[in-house]
Amino acid sequence: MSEDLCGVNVVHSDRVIRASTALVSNEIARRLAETFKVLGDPTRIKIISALYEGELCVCDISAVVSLSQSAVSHQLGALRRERLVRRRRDGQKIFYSLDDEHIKRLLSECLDHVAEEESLVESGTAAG
Amino acid sequence: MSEDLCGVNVVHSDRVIRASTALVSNEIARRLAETFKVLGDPTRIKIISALYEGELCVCDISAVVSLSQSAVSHQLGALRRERLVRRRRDGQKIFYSLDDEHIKRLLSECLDHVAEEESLVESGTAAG
DNA sequence: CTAGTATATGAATATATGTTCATATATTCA
DNA sequence: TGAATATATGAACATATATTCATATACTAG
Repeated sequence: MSEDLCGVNVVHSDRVIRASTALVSNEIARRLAETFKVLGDPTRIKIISALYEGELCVCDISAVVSLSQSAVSHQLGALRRERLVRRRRDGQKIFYSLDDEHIKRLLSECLDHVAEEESLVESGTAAG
Repeated sequence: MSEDLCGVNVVHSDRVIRASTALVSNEIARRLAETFKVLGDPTRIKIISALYEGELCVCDISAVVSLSQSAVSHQLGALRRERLVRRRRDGQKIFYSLDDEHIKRLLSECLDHVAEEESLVESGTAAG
């Protein structure tokens, strides 16, 4: 069956069948994308990296990343919605921390990827 | 020194010092965010997952993810700019594949994270 | 209760993003 | 060479996003 699914000639080889099996569902794709999207902002990356060594209150985070309390609070809300950070109250302050180990691994995996790019750019053929 | 850096009272405890050390540079934050951002879209996630089992030409990808050739090409361009996929020409066709193992690990790490959310939502206290 | 501190949030605005459409480029075949 | 196929890309448009500002909420101290 070489039907048109999308306005382009469809090849429908074994490859396509296999790929369709590996393809994640719309729902999973949406969830993965939401998680990655929340990581896709320099400010939030800085917040997360600031939390690497332990919890911080919002006011401290503001200072560390040099951003207004409001901006930080909005971003923390976004991170929390994706369960990347959790919070606990201590009196007037609210302390934020990384929610689980996946976040650290995501960051370090991504760092490795970026570092590889780096070495490609600089030396041409490192990191085989 | 309890100075104002951001309009909020700065605490400047040990925590802040430590956090500032862990804090990634603007440059690194920007690069990490760019990589995550390109992963932060359902269409691109689907493309990547489709490439899990091996290379595909653009036309096949279009079919698998049910999107126009143009849209797919734009997205492949974005993925390529962040070195998440590479391409090779074979006659008229151009075959795309995942660039390195980091991408797979990023996806699977994120899947684990999402799955954890899932179990929280559904059973309440699983996956300790 | 009131004043003060810490955090959250809605509205507004400027900017970024994803898809479509039209078209350009590159390759193959006759 | 010219027609056909595969892919890439610029412009445009609708939508999403990050920050700011003003203000609301939650807690503490008195």
